[in-house]
Amino acid sequence: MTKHFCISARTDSLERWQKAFPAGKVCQQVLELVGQVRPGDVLWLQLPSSLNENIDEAVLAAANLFRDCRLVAMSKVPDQQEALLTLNAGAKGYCHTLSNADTFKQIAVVVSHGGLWIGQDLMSRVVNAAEKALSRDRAPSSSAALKQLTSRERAVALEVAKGATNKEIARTLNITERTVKAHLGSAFNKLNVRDRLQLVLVMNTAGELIDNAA
Amino acid sequence: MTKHFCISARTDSLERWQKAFPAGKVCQQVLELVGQVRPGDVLWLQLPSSLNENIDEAVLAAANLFRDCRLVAMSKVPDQQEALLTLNAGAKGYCHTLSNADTFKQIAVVVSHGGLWIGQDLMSRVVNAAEKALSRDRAPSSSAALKQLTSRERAVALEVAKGATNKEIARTLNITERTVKAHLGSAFNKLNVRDRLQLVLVMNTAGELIDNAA
DNA sequence: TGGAAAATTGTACTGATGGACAATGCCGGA
DNA sequence: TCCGGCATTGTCCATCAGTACAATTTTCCA
Repeated sequence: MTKHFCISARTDSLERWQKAFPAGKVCQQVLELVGQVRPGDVLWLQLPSSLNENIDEAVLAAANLFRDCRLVAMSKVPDQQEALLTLNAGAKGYCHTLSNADTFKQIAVVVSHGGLWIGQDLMSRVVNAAEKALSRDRAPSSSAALKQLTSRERAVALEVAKGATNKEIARTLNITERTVKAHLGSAFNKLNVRDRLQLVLVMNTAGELIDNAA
Repeated sequence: MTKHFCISARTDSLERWQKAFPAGKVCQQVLELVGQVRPGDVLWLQLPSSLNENIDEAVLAAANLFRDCRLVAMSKVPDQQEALLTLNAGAKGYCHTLSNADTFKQIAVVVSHGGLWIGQDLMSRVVNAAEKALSRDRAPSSSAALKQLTSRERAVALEVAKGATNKEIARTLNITERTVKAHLGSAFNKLNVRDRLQLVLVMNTAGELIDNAA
Protein backbone atom coordinates (compact mmCIF):
# COMPACT_ATOMS: atom_id res chain seq x y z
CA MET A 1 0.00 0.00 0.00
CA THR A 2 1.27 3.40 -0.95
CA LYS A 3 2.41 5.67 1.83
CA HIS A 4 2.38 9.44 1.61
CA PHE A 5 4.93 11.79 3.09
CA CYS A 6 4.86 15.52 3.11
CA ILE A 7 7.96 17.67 3.41
CA SER A 8 7.21 21.19 4.44
CA ALA A 9 9.29 23.75 6.24
CA ARG A 10 6.08 25.06 7.74
CA THR A 11 3.12 22.92 8.66
CA ASP A 12 0.34 25.42 8.12
CA SER A 13 -1.86 25.19 5.03
CA LEU A 14 -1.69 21.40 5.00
CA GLU A 15 -5.18 20.65 6.27
CA ARG A 16 -6.49 19.53 2.93
CA TRP A 17 -3.52 17.34 2.25
CA GLN A 18 -3.95 15.71 5.63
CA LYS A 19 -7.61 15.15 4.92
CA ALA A 20 -6.71 13.38 1.70
CA PHE A 21 -4.06 11.25 3.43
CA PRO A 22 -4.99 10.87 7.11
CA ALA A 23 -2.26 8.31 7.55
CA GLY A 24 0.23 10.53 5.81
CA LYS A 25 3.27 11.82 7.61
CA VAL A 26 4.45 15.40 7.70
CA CYS A 27 8.00 16.40 8.40
CA GLN A 28 10.16 19.44 7.96
CA GLN A 29 13.27 18.11 6.35
CA VAL A 30 13.98 15.56 3.68
CA LEU A 31 16.59 13.83 5.77
CA GLU A 32 14.01 12.89 8.40
CA LEU A 33 12.56 10.45 5.89
CA VAL A 34 15.66 8.39 5.39
CA GLY A 35 14.85 4.78 6.23
CA GLN A 36 11.11 5.34 6.24
CA VAL A 37 10.29 5.68 2.60
CA ARG A 38 9.92 2.70 0.30
CA PRO A 39 9.82 2.42 -3.48
CA GLY A 40 6.45 3.40 -4.80
CA ASP A 41 5.65 5.79 -1.95
CA VAL A 42 4.64 9.36 -2.79
CA LEU A 43 6.54 12.38 -1.55
CA TRP A 44 4.83 15.75 -1.47
CA LEU A 45 7.23 18.63 -1.36
CA GLN A 46 6.00 22.03 -0.31
CA LEU A 47 7.99 24.54 -2.32
CA PRO A 48 9.28 27.75 -0.75
CA SER A 49 6.86 30.62 -1.17
CA SER A 50 9.00 32.74 -3.39
CA LEU A 51 10.51 31.71 -6.64
CA ASN A 52 14.20 31.48 -6.17
CA GLU A 53 17.09 29.64 -7.62
CA ASN A 54 17.17 26.96 -4.95
CA ILE A 55 13.90 25.35 -5.89
CA ASP A 56 15.25 22.81 -8.26
CA GLU A 57 18.04 22.00 -5.82
CA ALA A 58 15.44 21.13 -3.20
CA VAL A 59 13.54 18.99 -5.64
CA LEU A 60 16.71 17.40 -6.96
CA ALA A 61 17.82 16.55 -3.44
CA ALA A 62 14.54 14.83 -2.71
CA ALA A 63 14.43 13.13 -6.12
CA ASN A 64 17.93 11.77 -5.71
CA LEU A 65 17.47 10.58 -2.14
CA PHE A 66 14.33 8.63 -2.99
CA ARG A 67 14.75 7.55 -6.57
CA ASP A 68 12.00 4.97 -6.63
CA CYS A 69 9.40 7.23 -5.13
CA ARG A 70 7.09 9.67 -6.83
CA LEU A 71 7.64 13.29 -6.13
CA VAL A 72 4.87 15.86 -6.29
CA ALA A 73 5.55 19.54 -5.78
CA MET A 74 3.02 21.76 -4.06
CA SER A 75 3.09 25.51 -4.38
CA LYS A 76 1.21 28.26 -2.60
CA VAL A 77 1.83 30.56 -5.54
CA PRO A 78 1.75 28.32 -8.60
CA ASP A 79 3.94 29.64 -11.33
CA GLN A 80 4.73 28.32 -14.77
CA GLN A 81 8.46 28.67 -14.53
CA GLU A 82 8.51 27.10 -11.10
CA ALA A 83 6.45 24.24 -12.45
CA LEU A 84 8.85 23.59 -15.27
CA LEU A 85 11.85 23.81 -12.98
CA THR A 86 10.42 21.23 -10.64
CA LEU A 87 9.30 18.89 -13.42
CA ASN A 88 12.72 19.15 -14.99
CA ALA A 89 14.29 18.34 -11.67
CA GLY A 90 12.29 15.12 -11.37
CA ALA A 91 8.86 15.91 -9.93
CA LYS A 92 5.97 14.00 -11.43
CA GLY A 93 3.26 16.37 -10.31
CA TYR A 94 2.78 20.00 -9.61
CA CYS A 95 -0.26 21.45 -7.86
CA HIS A 96 -1.56 24.10 -5.53
CA THR A 97 -0.95 23.57 -1.83
CA LEU A 98 -4.63 24.29 -1.24
CA SER A 99 -6.01 21.79 -3.73
CA ASN A 100 -9.01 19.93 -2.38
CA ALA A 101 -8.65 16.44 -0.96
CA ASP A 102 -10.14 14.73 -4.00
CA THR A 103 -7.64 16.42 -6.26
CA PHE A 104 -4.80 15.25 -4.04
CA LYS A 105 -6.12 11.72 -4.26
CA GLN A 106 -6.34 11.87 -8.02
CA ILE A 107 -2.82 13.18 -8.28
CA ALA A 108 -1.67 10.32 -6.09
CA VAL A 109 -3.31 7.78 -8.37
CA VAL A 110 -1.85 9.36 -11.48
CA VAL A 111 1.73 9.55 -10.27
CA SER A 112 1.55 6.10 -8.69
CA HIS A 113 0.78 4.75 -12.11
CA GLY A 114 3.64 6.47 -13.87
CA GLY A 115 1.73 9.46 -15.15
CA LEU A 116 2.27 13.18 -14.98
CA TRP A 117 -0.11 15.53 -13.22
CA ILE A 118 -0.14 19.25 -13.76
CA GLY A 119 -2.97 21.71 -14.18
CA GLN A 120 -4.87 21.63 -17.46
CA ASP A 121 -3.90 25.15 -18.35
CA LEU A 122 -0.26 24.53 -17.67
CA MET A 123 -0.46 21.26 -19.55
CA SER A 124 -1.62 23.03 -22.69
CA ARG A 125 1.08 25.62 -22.44
CA VAL A 126 3.85 23.11 -21.80
CA VAL A 127 2.90 20.91 -24.72
CA ASN A 128 2.43 23.88 -26.99
CA ALA A 129 5.74 25.44 -26.00
CA ALA A 130 7.49 22.12 -26.42
CA GLU A 131 6.06 21.64 -29.86
CA LYS A 132 7.14 25.10 -30.90
CA ALA A 133 10.59 24.64 -29.42
CA LEU A 134 11.16 21.30 -31.04
CA SER A 135 10.03 22.54 -34.40
CA ARG A 136 12.11 25.65 -33.90
CA ASP A 137 15.14 23.45 -33.27
CA ARG A 138 14.77 22.50 -36.87
CA ALA A 139 14.73 26.16 -37.64
CA PRO A 140 16.38 28.25 -38.91
CA SER A 141 16.56 25.81 -41.74
CA SER A 142 12.81 25.67 -42.06
CA SER A 143 11.92 29.26 -41.34
CA ALA A 144 9.71 31.26 -43.67
CA ALA A 145 12.58 33.56 -44.44
CA LEU A 146 14.77 30.83 -45.89
CA LYS A 147 12.03 29.69 -48.19
CA GLN A 148 12.53 32.80 -50.27
CA LEU A 149 16.19 32.09 -50.97
CA THR A 150 17.79 29.94 -53.63
CA SER A 151 19.48 26.79 -52.40
CA ARG A 152 22.93 28.33 -52.55
CA GLU A 153 21.84 31.50 -50.80
CA ARG A 154 20.28 29.33 -48.14
CA ALA A 155 23.44 27.32 -47.66
CA VAL A 156 25.44 30.50 -47.16
CA ALA A 157 22.84 31.95 -44.83
CA LEU A 158 22.88 28.83 -42.68
CA GLU A 159 26.64 29.14 -42.27
CA VAL A 160 26.22 32.75 -41.23
CA ALA A 161 23.62 31.64 -38.71
CA LYS A 162 26.33 29.51 -37.12
CA GLY A 163 28.46 32.62 -36.66
CA ALA A 164 30.89 32.03 -39.51
CA THR A 165 32.85 34.75 -41.33
CA ASN A 166 32.78 35.11 -45.11
CA LYS A 167 36.25 33.57 -45.36
CA GLU A 168 35.19 30.57 -43.32
CA ILE A 169 32.05 30.11 -45.38
CA ALA A 170 34.09 30.27 -48.59
CA ARG A 171 36.33 27.51 -47.32
CA THR A 172 33.41 25.41 -46.09
CA LEU A 173 31.42 25.61 -49.31
CA ASN A 174 34.47 25.55 -51.59
CA ILE A 175 33.71 28.85 -53.31
CA THR A 176 35.41 32.24 -53.26
CA GLU A 177 34.74 34.88 -50.69
CA ARG A 178 33.36 37.04 -53.48
CA THR A 179 30.74 34.42 -54.26
CA VAL A 180 29.79 34.27 -50.60
CA LYS A 181 29.31 38.03 -50.60
CA ALA A 182 27.22 37.85 -53.73
CA HIS A 183 24.85 35.29 -52.23
CA LEU A 184 24.62 37.24 -48.99
CA GLY A 185 23.93 40.46 -50.81
CA SER A 186 21.14 38.82 -52.69
CA ALA A 187 19.71 37.37 -49.49
CA PHE A 188 19.84 40.78 -47.78
CA ASN A 189 17.91 42.24 -50.67
CA LYS A 190 15.25 39.55 -50.68
CA LEU A 191 14.70 39.62 -46.93
CA ASN A 192 15.02 43.36 -46.65
CA VAL A 193 17.83 43.39 -44.12
CA ARG A 194 21.02 45.39 -44.14
CA ASP A 195 23.60 43.01 -42.69
CA ARG A 196 24.33 39.48 -41.54
CA LEU A 197 23.20 40.15 -37.99
CA GLN A 198 19.75 41.20 -39.09
CA LEU A 199 19.69 38.25 -41.49
CA VAL A 200 20.22 35.84 -38.61
CA LEU A 201 17.62 37.57 -36.46
CA VAL A 202 15.08 37.18 -39.24
CA MET A 203 15.98 33.55 -39.79
CA ASN A 204 15.55 32.78 -36.13
CA THR A 205 12.09 34.24 -36.07
CA ALA A 206 10.30 31.01 -36.81
CA GLY A 207 7.31 31.20 -39.03
CA GLU A 208 7.39 34.92 -39.32
CA LEU A 209 8.99 37.39 -41.62
CA ILE A 210 9.80 40.82 -40.31
CA ASP A 211 8.99 43.69 -42.63
CA ASN A 212 11.85 46.10 -42.08
CA ALA A 213 10.65 48.49 -44.69
CA ALA A 214 8.21 50.00 -42.22
CA MET B 1 -17.38 1.95 -14.52
CA THR B 2 -15.04 3.15 -17.22
CA LYS B 3 -15.54 1.72 -20.67
CA HIS B 4 -12.81 1.46 -23.26
CA PHE B 5 -13.19 1.97 -26.99
CA CYS B 6 -10.58 1.52 -29.63
CA ILE B 7 -10.73 3.25 -32.99
CA SER B 8 -8.52 1.64 -35.54
CA ALA B 9 -8.73 1.55 -39.32
CA ARG B 10 -7.14 -1.87 -39.15
CA THR B 11 -7.77 -4.38 -36.43
CA ASP B 12 -4.47 -6.20 -36.46
CA SER B 13 -1.89 -5.54 -33.73
CA LEU B 14 -4.55 -4.97 -31.09
CA GLU B 15 -4.17 -8.26 -29.22
CA ARG B 16 -2.47 -6.69 -26.22
CA TRP B 17 -4.98 -3.92 -25.98
CA GLN B 18 -7.80 -6.43 -26.04
CA LYS B 19 -6.07 -8.44 -23.36
CA ALA B 20 -5.94 -5.34 -21.17
CA PHE B 21 -9.59 -4.51 -21.82
CA PRO B 22 -11.47 -7.73 -22.63
CA ALA B 23 -14.76 -5.86 -22.50
CA GLY B 24 -13.38 -3.14 -24.68
CA LYS B 25 -14.91 -2.39 -28.06
CA VAL B 26 -13.05 -2.01 -31.30
CA CYS B 27 -14.41 -0.14 -34.27
CA GLN B 28 -13.06 1.36 -37.43
CA GLN B 29 -14.52 4.83 -37.49
CA VAL B 30 -15.14 7.46 -34.88
CA LEU B 31 -18.72 7.97 -35.96
CA GLU B 32 -19.61 4.39 -35.02
CA LEU B 33 -19.24 5.41 -31.39
CA VAL B 34 -21.82 8.14 -31.39
CA GLY B 35 -24.40 7.38 -28.74
CA GLN B 36 -22.30 4.68 -27.11
CA VAL B 37 -19.64 6.66 -25.32
CA ARG B 38 -20.24 8.32 -21.99
CA PRO B 39 -18.30 10.98 -20.11
CA GLY B 40 -15.32 9.46 -18.38
CA ASP B 41 -14.86 6.64 -20.90
CA VAL B 42 -11.47 6.17 -22.53
CA LEU B 43 -10.95 6.30 -26.29
CA TRP B 44 -7.88 4.71 -27.78
CA LEU B 45 -7.07 6.02 -31.20
CA GLN B 46 -4.73 4.09 -33.43
CA LEU B 47 -2.79 6.63 -35.43
CA PRO B 48 -2.04 6.10 -39.13
CA SER B 49 1.29 4.39 -39.69
CA SER B 50 3.02 7.26 -41.36
CA LEU B 51 3.42 10.72 -39.99
CA ASN B 52 1.32 13.03 -42.04
CA GLU B 53 -0.50 16.25 -41.62
CA ASN B 54 -3.88 14.66 -41.00
CA ILE B 55 -2.99 13.20 -37.64
CA ASP B 56 -4.07 16.09 -35.52
CA GLU B 57 -7.26 16.38 -37.54
CA ALA B 58 -8.12 12.79 -36.66
CA VAL B 59 -7.36 13.42 -33.02
CA LEU B 60 -9.21 16.72 -33.03
CA ALA B 61 -12.26 15.11 -34.58
CA ALA B 62 -12.34 12.46 -31.87
CA ALA B 63 -11.58 14.96 -29.12
CA ASN B 64 -14.37 17.26 -30.25
CA LEU B 65 -16.95 14.53 -30.69
CA PHE B 66 -16.38 13.14 -27.21
CA ARG B 67 -15.32 16.09 -25.10
CA ASP B 68 -15.80 14.46 -21.73
CA CYS B 69 -13.86 11.36 -22.62
CA ARG B 70 -10.15 10.72 -22.34
CA LEU B 71 -8.30 10.23 -25.54
CA VAL B 72 -5.15 8.16 -25.80
CA ALA B 73 -3.20 7.89 -29.03
CA MET B 74 -1.45 4.68 -29.99
CA SER B 75 1.28 4.59 -32.57
CA LYS B 76 3.07 1.74 -34.30
CA VAL B 77 5.99 4.02 -35.01
CA PRO B 78 6.18 6.35 -32.02
CA ASP B 79 7.63 9.68 -32.94
CA GLN B 80 8.26 12.79 -30.93
CA GLN B 81 6.66 15.21 -33.29
CA GLU B 82 3.65 12.98 -33.74
CA ALA B 83 3.36 12.77 -29.96
CA LEU B 84 3.36 16.52 -29.57
CA LEU B 85 0.86 16.98 -32.36
CA THR B 86 -1.56 14.57 -30.77
CA LEU B 87 -1.13 16.00 -27.28
CA ASN B 88 -1.66 19.47 -28.65
CA ALA B 89 -4.79 18.29 -30.39
CA GLY B 90 -6.27 17.00 -27.14
CA ALA B 91 -4.94 13.51 -26.44
CA LYS B 92 -4.07 12.74 -22.83
CA GLY B 93 -1.83 9.82 -23.53
CA TYR B 94 0.51 8.60 -26.18
CA CYS B 95 1.95 5.10 -26.32
CA HIS B 96 3.09 2.28 -28.51
CA THR B 97 0.38 0.14 -30.09
CA LEU B 98 2.26 -2.92 -28.85
CA SER B 99 2.56 -1.85 -25.22
CA ASN B 100 1.93 -4.71 -22.84
CA ALA B 101 -1.44 -5.12 -21.15
CA ASP B 102 -0.23 -3.81 -17.78
CA THR B 103 1.02 -0.66 -19.37
CA PHE B 104 -2.34 -0.13 -21.06
CA LYS B 105 -4.05 -0.53 -17.71
CA GLN B 106 -1.74 1.96 -16.05
CA ILE B 107 -2.34 4.47 -18.80
CA ALA B 108 -6.07 4.00 -18.34
CA VAL B 109 -5.81 4.74 -14.63
CA VAL B 110 -3.66 7.81 -15.22
CA VAL B 111 -5.87 9.44 -17.85
CA SER B 112 -9.04 8.52 -15.97
CA HIS B 113 -7.73 10.56 -13.10
CA GLY B 114 -6.90 13.62 -15.13
CA GLY B 115 -3.23 12.91 -15.66
CA LEU B 116 -0.97 12.77 -18.67
CA TRP B 117 0.77 9.63 -19.82
CA ILE B 118 3.68 9.61 -22.21
CA GLY B 119 6.91 7.67 -22.21
CA GLN B 120 9.56 8.69 -19.69
CA ASP B 121 12.04 9.63 -22.33
CA LEU B 122 9.57 11.75 -24.20
CA MET B 123 8.42 13.28 -20.94
CA SER B 124 11.91 14.52 -20.17
CA ARG B 125 12.34 15.97 -23.62
CA VAL B 126 8.98 17.70 -23.64
CA VAL B 127 9.47 19.32 -20.25
CA ASN B 128 13.01 20.31 -21.09
CA ALA B 129 12.05 21.77 -24.44
CA ALA B 130 9.16 23.63 -22.87
CA GLU B 131 11.37 25.11 -20.21
CA LYS B 132 13.89 26.23 -22.79
CA ALA B 133 11.20 27.69 -25.01
CA LEU B 134 9.50 29.56 -22.21
CA SER B 135 12.73 30.94 -20.86
CA ARG B 136 13.87 31.76 -24.38
CA ASP B 137 10.74 33.83 -24.79
CA ARG B 138 12.18 35.96 -22.05
CA ALA B 139 15.61 35.75 -23.58
CA PRO B 140 17.86 37.31 -24.51
CA SER B 141 17.37 39.64 -21.57
CA SER B 142 17.41 36.88 -18.99
CA SER B 143 19.87 34.47 -20.49
CA ALA B 144 22.72 33.02 -18.51
CA ALA B 145 25.19 34.80 -20.74
CA LEU B 146 23.91 38.25 -19.83
CA LYS B 147 24.24 37.52 -16.15
CA GLN B 148 27.99 37.70 -16.47
CA LEU B 149 28.01 41.22 -17.87
CA THR B 150 27.92 44.56 -16.07
CA SER B 151 24.75 46.55 -16.46
CA ARG B 152 26.22 48.80 -19.11
CA GLU B 153 27.67 45.93 -21.07
CA ARG B 154 24.29 44.27 -20.92
CA ALA B 155 22.52 47.37 -22.20
CA VAL B 156 24.86 47.54 -25.17
CA ALA B 157 24.54 43.83 -25.82
CA LEU B 158 20.74 44.08 -25.84
CA GLU B 159 20.93 46.79 -28.47
CA VAL B 160 23.19 44.61 -30.57
CA ALA B 161 20.68 41.79 -30.20
CA LYS B 162 18.15 44.05 -31.85
CA GLY B 163 20.43 44.37 -34.86
CA ALA B 164 21.77 47.87 -34.14
CA THR B 165 25.10 49.23 -35.36
CA ASN B 166 27.66 50.74 -33.01
CA LYS B 167 26.72 54.23 -34.19
CA GLU B 168 23.05 53.61 -33.53
CA ILE B 169 23.78 52.20 -30.08
CA ALA B 170 25.91 55.24 -29.25
CA ARG B 171 23.03 57.52 -30.16
CA THR B 172 20.49 55.42 -28.29
CA LEU B 173 22.51 55.20 -25.06
CA ASN B 174 23.91 58.73 -25.34
CA ILE B 175 27.57 57.63 -25.27
CA THR B 176 30.31 57.67 -27.88
CA GLU B 177 30.89 54.94 -30.38
CA ARG B 178 34.20 54.29 -28.69
CA THR B 179 32.46 53.54 -25.43
CA VAL B 180 30.12 51.16 -27.20
CA LYS B 181 33.13 49.33 -28.62
CA ALA B 182 34.74 49.18 -25.20
CA HIS B 183 31.70 47.58 -23.64
CA LEU B 184 31.32 45.16 -26.54
CA GLY B 185 34.97 44.21 -26.36
CA SER B 186 34.63 43.44 -22.71
CA ALA B 187 31.52 41.37 -23.34
CA PHE B 188 33.27 39.43 -26.11
CA ASN B 189 36.05 38.62 -23.71
CA LYS B 190 33.78 37.51 -20.89
CA LEU B 191 31.59 35.33 -23.11
CA ASN B 192 34.44 34.05 -25.20
CA VAL B 193 33.10 35.15 -28.55
CA ARG B 194 34.83 36.95 -31.35
CA ASP B 195 32.17 39.29 -32.74
CA ARG B 196 28.69 40.69 -32.33
CA LEU B 197 27.08 37.90 -34.33
CA GLN B 198 28.43 35.24 -32.02
CA LEU B 199 27.49 37.38 -29.05
CA VAL B 200 23.87 37.42 -30.15
CA LEU B 201 23.87 33.68 -30.82
CA VAL B 202 25.13 33.05 -27.30
CA MET B 203 22.59 35.40 -25.79
CA ASN B 204 19.80 33.60 -27.58
CA THR B 205 20.89 30.27 -26.22
CA ALA B 206 18.83 30.30 -23.07
CA GLY B 207 20.28 28.73 -19.99
CA GLU B 208 23.42 27.60 -21.67
CA LEU B 209 26.75 29.13 -22.31
CA ILE B 210 28.71 28.02 -25.33
CA ASP B 211 32.35 27.30 -24.71
CA ASN B 212 34.05 28.55 -27.86
CA ALA B 213 37.49 27.87 -26.51
CA ALA B 214 37.24 24.26 -27.61
C1' DT C 1 17.58 25.59 -79.57
C1' DG C 2 17.28 29.63 -77.09
C1' DG C 3 16.50 32.27 -73.12
C1' DA C 4 16.25 33.16 -68.29
C1' DA C 5 17.74 32.34 -63.79
C1' DA C 6 21.25 30.93 -60.92
C1' DA C 7 26.03 30.33 -59.75
C1' DT C 8 30.39 31.91 -59.87
C1' DT C 9 34.03 35.27 -60.10
C1' DG C 10 36.88 39.63 -60.90
C1' DT C 11 38.63 44.52 -59.29
C1' DA C 12 37.83 48.40 -56.57
C1' DC C 13 35.96 51.11 -53.04
C1' DT C 14 33.73 52.86 -48.63
C1' DG C 15 32.26 52.25 -44.13
C1' DA C 16 31.98 49.36 -40.03
C1' DT C 17 34.08 46.50 -36.73
C1' DG C 18 37.27 45.18 -33.38
C1' DG C 19 41.64 45.59 -31.10
C1' DA C 20 45.86 48.08 -29.27
C1' DC C 21 47.56 51.33 -26.20
C1' DA C 22 46.43 54.81 -23.36
C1' DA C 23 44.04 58.01 -20.11
C1' DT C 24 40.68 60.21 -16.44
C1' DG C 25 36.96 60.17 -13.12
C1' DC C 26 33.52 58.04 -10.07
C1' DC C 27 32.02 54.93 -6.59
C1' DG C 28 32.12 51.66 -3.04
C1' DG C 29 34.42 48.79 0.17
C1' DA C 30 38.37 47.52 3.14
C1' DT D 1 42.54 57.06 2.78
C1' DC D 2 43.53 53.91 -0.71
C1' DC D 3 42.56 50.59 -4.14
C1' DG D 4 40.00 48.04 -7.48
C1' DG D 5 36.29 47.81 -10.65
C1' DC D 6 33.52 50.18 -13.74
C1' DA D 7 32.35 53.78 -17.11
C1' DT D 8 33.89 56.74 -20.38
C1' DT D 9 36.83 58.52 -23.98
C1' DG D 10 40.88 59.46 -27.25
C1' DT D 11 43.90 58.21 -31.59
C1' DC D 12 45.36 54.85 -34.71
C1' DC D 13 45.31 50.74 -37.49
C1' DA D 14 44.23 46.21 -39.69
C1' DT D 15 40.64 43.47 -41.20
C1' DC D 16 36.03 42.51 -42.42
C1' DA D 17 31.63 43.44 -44.47
C1' DG D 18 28.95 45.12 -47.97
C1' DT D 19 28.24 47.43 -52.40
C1' DA D 20 29.18 48.86 -57.26
C1' DC D 21 29.95 47.60 -61.82
C1' DA D 22 30.94 44.01 -64.58
C1' DA D 23 31.54 39.40 -66.75
C1' DT D 24 31.29 34.17 -67.93
C1' DT D 25 29.41 29.61 -67.28
C1' DT D 26 25.95 26.27 -66.08
C1' DT D 27 21.44 24.50 -65.71
C1' DC D 28 16.80 23.95 -66.73
C1' DC D 29 12.62 24.57 -69.16
C1' DA D 30 9.56 26.08 -72.94
